[in-house]
Amino acid sequence: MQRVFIEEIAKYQGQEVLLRGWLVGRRSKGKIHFLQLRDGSGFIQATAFKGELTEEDFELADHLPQETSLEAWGVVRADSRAPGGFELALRGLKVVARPSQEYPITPKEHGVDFLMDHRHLYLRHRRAWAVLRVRDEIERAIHDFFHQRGFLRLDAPILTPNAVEGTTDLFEVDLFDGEKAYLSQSGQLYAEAGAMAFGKVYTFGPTFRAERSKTRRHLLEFWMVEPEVAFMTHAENLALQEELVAYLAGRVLEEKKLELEMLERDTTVLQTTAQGHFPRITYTQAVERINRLAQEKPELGLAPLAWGDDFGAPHEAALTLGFDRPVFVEKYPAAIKAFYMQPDPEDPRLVLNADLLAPEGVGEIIGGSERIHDPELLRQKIREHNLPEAVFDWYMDLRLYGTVPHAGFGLGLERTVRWICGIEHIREAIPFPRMYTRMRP
RNA sequence: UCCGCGAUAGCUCAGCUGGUAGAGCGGUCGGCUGUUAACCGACUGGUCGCAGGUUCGAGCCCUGCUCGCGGAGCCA
Repeated sequence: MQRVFIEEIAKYQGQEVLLRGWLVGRRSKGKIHFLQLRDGSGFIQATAFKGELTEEDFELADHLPQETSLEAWGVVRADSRAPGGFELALRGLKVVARPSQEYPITPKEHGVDFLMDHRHLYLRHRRAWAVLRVRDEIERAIHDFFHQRGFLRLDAPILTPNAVEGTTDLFEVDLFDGEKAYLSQSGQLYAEAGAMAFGKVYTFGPTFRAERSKTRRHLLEFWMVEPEVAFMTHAENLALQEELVAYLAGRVLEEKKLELEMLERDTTVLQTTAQGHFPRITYTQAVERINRLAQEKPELGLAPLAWGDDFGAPHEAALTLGFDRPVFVEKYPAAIKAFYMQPDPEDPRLVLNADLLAPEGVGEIIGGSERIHDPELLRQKIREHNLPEAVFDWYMDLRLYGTVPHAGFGLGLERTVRWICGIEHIREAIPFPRMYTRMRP
């Protein structure tokens, strides 16, 4: 008898097969037992009819506790009454191991804290299964996207001596003899070095921000993709971002239909996103838009903005509501942005940057910019931002030896997963979230 | 760090004006030949977050602490 995976069960219709997995739950009608099974690749219902398996196995099937690991064999049958359309008509089963205690995650409601305390078990749940399979698809799609376009993946270090953006908090690590290092908050600077060596590169790895955030959008440890391209302009940068995000939405729509269904995701916005054509507005237009909204819809409770103010989270969310796909907000005032961003030649108060805001009130999933390539200008900006020049010696070298215009961006993996899956909280978009209030499991 | 909310059975919660701690779910046993978070019956279940105080009497009132949730700031 062939051992098969639930994922490809449709191919074995009418055949007797062996499944290896776990019992998710069961119901019984007396002379028929319904067993819900999972094997990692999917979920399926097995039916045990009295008389179609031995009396011992029939009794056994009605008394197994949740999360019993087992082998089950029987005939694959299409049946519209079965969740998923196929079921296994059981001929027999063998217990691998019974749980030694009652499984804590029951089919009923649980609170967030309880589920996250049991994250190591909650991973087995249909919901976590669906989200993390979408995450995996997005990760692979990212690699495919960049490799198809001739990018080289360049792994940036995680222990770093420098703060990329002086404003955010860093996790400090003790090295030797009192020396300190920090956990990386961005691979960008290293990606810039890579772009000068390989032309087109991207880094993809964990990133750390020591912020005492307690919102649904923040993690202490998250994954970020950071492409960086030599000779790329601001306009080309936006085009690349649009192409990437449209590709990711399309890939998930195509490859992870079942998972999106399980998550009850309304895919309308993902479909428009997959078409591309993201609207672009400038920072200045965004401020006007927000102030108009604040006036016309006082119920939103938006604080009016002066030109030069940075957006708060509520502003950003309100901005996305008028769009049916992600929207670029470009050309922010230099004063509220990082030191390395290239000034706008048409207005030196601005920089050639953009944030990509996901629709449905989700907000920022990408931040990117053209980088300063002129060594003198860069030196001046480092001084203006009171950054330690010595730490940026090597970064300055990139401008001293054949400097070229270049640009790049960072896409937050978990924020993207959260948006595409349509889930409330970013903590579900990563297997083991690290947050201000959670380190375990 | 600041603002708001919360902590009662394994889980989700109720508990009025201070007067002997409840439900549903889960689990166990039984019933039912198509269940979909099935249904029906029985059984099972408590350090009311911790410490102190007020009171004849505190799950409930007061003080402090701990932990969690949501938001702000910051950002991907």
